[in-house]
Amino acid sequence: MELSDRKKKILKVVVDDYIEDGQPVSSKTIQERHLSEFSSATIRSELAQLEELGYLGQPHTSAGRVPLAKAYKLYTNELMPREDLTEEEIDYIYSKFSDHFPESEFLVKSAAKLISELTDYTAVGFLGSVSNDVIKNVKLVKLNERSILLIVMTDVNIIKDSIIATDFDADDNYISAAEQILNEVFDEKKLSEATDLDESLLNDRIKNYKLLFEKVVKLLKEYVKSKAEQNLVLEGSTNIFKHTEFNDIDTTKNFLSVLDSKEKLGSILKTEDNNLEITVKIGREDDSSLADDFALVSANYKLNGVNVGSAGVIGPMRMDYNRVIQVLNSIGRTLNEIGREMTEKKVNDKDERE
Amino acid sequence: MELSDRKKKILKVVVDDYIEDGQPVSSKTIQERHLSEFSSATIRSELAQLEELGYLGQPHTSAGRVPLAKAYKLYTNELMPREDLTEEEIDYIYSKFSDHFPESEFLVKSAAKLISELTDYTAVGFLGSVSNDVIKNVKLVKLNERSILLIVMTDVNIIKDSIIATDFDADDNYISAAEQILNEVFDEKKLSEATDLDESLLNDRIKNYKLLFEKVVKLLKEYVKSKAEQNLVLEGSTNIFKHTEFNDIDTTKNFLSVLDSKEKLGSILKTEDNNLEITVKIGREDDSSLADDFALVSANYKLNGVNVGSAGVIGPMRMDYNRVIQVLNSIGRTLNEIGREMTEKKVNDKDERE
DNA sequence: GTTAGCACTCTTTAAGCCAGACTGCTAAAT
DNA sequence: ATTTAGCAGTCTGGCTTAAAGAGTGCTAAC
Repeated sequence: MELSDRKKKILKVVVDDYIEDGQPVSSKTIQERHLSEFSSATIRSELAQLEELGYLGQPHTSAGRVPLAKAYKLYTNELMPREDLTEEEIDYIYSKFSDHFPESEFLVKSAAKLISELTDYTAVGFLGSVSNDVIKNVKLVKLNERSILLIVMTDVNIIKDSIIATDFDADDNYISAAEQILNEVFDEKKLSEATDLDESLLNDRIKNYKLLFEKVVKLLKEYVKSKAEQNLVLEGSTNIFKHTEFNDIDTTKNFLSVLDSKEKLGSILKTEDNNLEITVKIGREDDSSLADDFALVSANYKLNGVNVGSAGVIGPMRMDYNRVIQVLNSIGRTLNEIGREMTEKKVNDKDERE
Repeated sequence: MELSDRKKKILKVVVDDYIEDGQPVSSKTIQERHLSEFSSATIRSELAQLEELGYLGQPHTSAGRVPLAKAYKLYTNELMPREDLTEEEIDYIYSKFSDHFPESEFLVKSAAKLISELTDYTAVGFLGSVSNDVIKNVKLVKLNERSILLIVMTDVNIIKDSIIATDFDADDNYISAAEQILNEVFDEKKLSEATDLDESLLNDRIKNYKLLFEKVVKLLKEYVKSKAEQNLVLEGSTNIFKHTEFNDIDTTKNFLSVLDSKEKLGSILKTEDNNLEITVKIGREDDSSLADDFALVSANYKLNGVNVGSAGVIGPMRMDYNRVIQVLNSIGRTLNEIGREMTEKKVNDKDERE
């Protein structure tokens, strides 16, 4: 059943007002501040109906009304105002991403950081699995007599933290030969395929580099594993104290325990529909194991057209959805723009060469 | 004035007891649980004297005694029990550091993580300035047509996150020539010297690589700057809720605001005596701007004999100093041991070659 | 359909009271 | 000269009661 326009208007006022100062809103406030064309009694009867319909609740009989999850959902879907960010803010977002080599991890972390900074809420970033990354290039760099740095470029990442310890002093010939072989074997393979490679499949030439090969596979496995384990970033956990709901110690502990149980948080983010640009989860919703009073607003972000992860805000159900959604959107738009710029550049280069 | 043995004994009991359950301790508890050889009245008069001397305080007239900063100081200096970590815990610490290429940043971060894990407190890591790092080797790795990865090994770090964007496709000759020149110019220079290099000093050969050279200097500057800005790591901020003092929302906010003001925290850690192995700062002490009810216990850590940073615990004044200090010590010992192992290895290798 | 008026409910704050926990002091005991 | 038992005095914390305030729901009139 569609709500009447007046009901929607009243509902919007309630949510707006409640988001602003966190107090149950009374029929009188609504009338005085926003809808002087009706008496408080009229509004009261409308409120009673909205409560009946499951949009509003009352902390106790003689208190004002408080929006319930159902109200927030309608609010975010159609009632909410859409105020864009300022030019400066958009430029600021741009400056954080431009000029940086595109890597999924950097992207997700920076997005989370930016979100927490621009919204004053706690931000979460979720890094998608790297096991589908496609290997484009492998490099070996000799660091010293016993260490070789392994660099693996994939379509969306550069692995550059893996160091191979050797027990002999590899010379330049060895390194470049090994590098070439690794490229032959791994080129265009997904990381998951690379780590599953059976050495028996290797040809004779590779056999000479068996030990090195095994070490590389081991390092890649560790890389995939470590990224799968540390796939969540939290930014601005202490921001919560900027919001009055966290004056209550129990709510706070509750919230922080959600943040702490990374598995849980991960599963909430992971189950998101990959096609949806922005997901809003409010309260204990269907399957999601999000605790009762909290909400999660997140967006999927892409690199080269591939979903690399998501980032968003986790906070009290009463949050500034408008602001949060605008920030998430702006970041998404910025990334698209930068992606487009880069592709254009490549095309231009190609033209020049021809 | 030196305290009598009995006073010390009583003081130790008070601190032990208070650390354990956070309640003011009464003369009766002391007598019943620890010192049945004296009556509670005797203990009461001793307590009164200890209060007079500034070791103890009373929340209110009819409450038990609570240790003050002065008591904690004496306690950590001489009264405290010294119970070592278990074998397993020491092995666990070892496993976190062995097998990893020694880098100061990794070291400080891992130390902080370990500390928070093993103590259940919030850990801070402070990364010393990298500007005194001595450049040992510079590598250039071509990533694609427009990007070169810059790798700089110093005595205690490997810079491997800097990417040079070029506007032409550098070929292998260019790269290796540039690499050689960069090594010639930068070898054995400190980072601070390298970033201050005046290009007019460069000889003709280098002039051809002027642009690249400038980009490298710029990247190194950014590196030094970014490490100076992000020189603090926090681990386990949510651990605070494992401790009862943080059931009070004001204490909690207060504490978190200290954590948030990174400059402040940094200055507290920075001013530490570099020769001191372990520093204990309790309450508002002399110069330090640490807030009233908190304490900071930290240790300096070294790599190749050079101080690279410090890590420790920040928490309520009432904390398990014994545990914390043992953990910091064990980490320090482990790092020494690993350092020694590596030096020995190198010596062995040399022997073999000779 | 809207509104004014009023009874009713629930919260919040303050005050008062009592039991419980300790201390500090005094006078006696060792 | 210490040490101790005993007791008066002080402060907290929990409970109860009272009163004021904020809002609602309902009813009867517009």
